[in-house]
Amino acid sequence: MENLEEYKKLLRSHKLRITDCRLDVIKYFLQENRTLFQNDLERQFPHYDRVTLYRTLISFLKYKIVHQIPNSTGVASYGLSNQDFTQTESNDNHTHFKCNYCGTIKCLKETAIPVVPLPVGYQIDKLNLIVDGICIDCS
Amino acid sequence: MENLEEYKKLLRSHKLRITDCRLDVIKYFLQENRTLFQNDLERQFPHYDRVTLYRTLISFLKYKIVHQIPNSTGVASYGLSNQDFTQTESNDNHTHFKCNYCGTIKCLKETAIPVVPLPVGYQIDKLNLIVDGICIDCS
DNA sequence: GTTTATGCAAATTCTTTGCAATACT
DNA sequence: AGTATTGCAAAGAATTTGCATAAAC
Repeated sequence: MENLEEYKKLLRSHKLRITDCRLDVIKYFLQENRTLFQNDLERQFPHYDRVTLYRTLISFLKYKIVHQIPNSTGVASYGLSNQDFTQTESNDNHTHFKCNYCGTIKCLKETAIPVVPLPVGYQIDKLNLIVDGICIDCS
Repeated sequence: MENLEEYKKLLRSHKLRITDCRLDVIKYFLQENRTLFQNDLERQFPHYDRVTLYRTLISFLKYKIVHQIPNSTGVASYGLSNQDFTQTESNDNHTHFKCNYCGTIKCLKETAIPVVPLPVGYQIDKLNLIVDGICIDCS
């Protein structure tokens, strides 16, 4: 889903109002095609209040327009969710690649996570695979 | 590795001094057998300064006595590393299970991460699999 | 007109650094 | 004795809440 109009529909479907800030944030995610920290948004959009960007992410999280990416930095990071509703399966499993050189984190949509044999008694809800290494642009 | 004496040796081998704080932190990791936030340590050991606990974790990280666990919360979390040096392979690949009910995060040592076919050109350094669901104690 | 979103102020929590005092070897 | 560690002070960054104003529907 790369079309802004579709995201407007998505916002409306959740009764979220269409505002400049929300559209700008979505556009930026689409343009950058990578995981963003709130701080990235603050630097990109200094005219929006830090709290406004914070609450934009919170409301997007609530309706899974974005999702949080696990990372080791101690700072929350966010990725635009795959909103392809033509798929029947939920797309809650993600592989993310963190480049140790340039630092960017990208979702590898084409990389499926293999079935993992967990100990008996554990119920799986969601899988996140975090791969650290050198990305294709830096190698 | 569950013996405190072995951890004392480990500290000495890295020229880290044996202090009450460091031993208490290691003991607590061994006892809890789960991922801890710095805040967990602060609540458990209010008589140690917050900064002391912070630096304890930093120095443990430096020598890989602990490692950081990726998580979505935006707060750094730590796990005691597997210091089984009888293994030749580095044990940099981890599976962690986060229970959505009790919130605890545990390292599943017995769960190996399957080989993941990444796109051509990506160099893998480290793999972290984060599994969300319901743990065996809560189901 | 009603309701939601924003901006500002401010509190809270988390992370980090400097320095003098203390503890370890 | 010499060096590493700790505690205290304090700064910086990230997260969160309240409330009045402004914008969306």
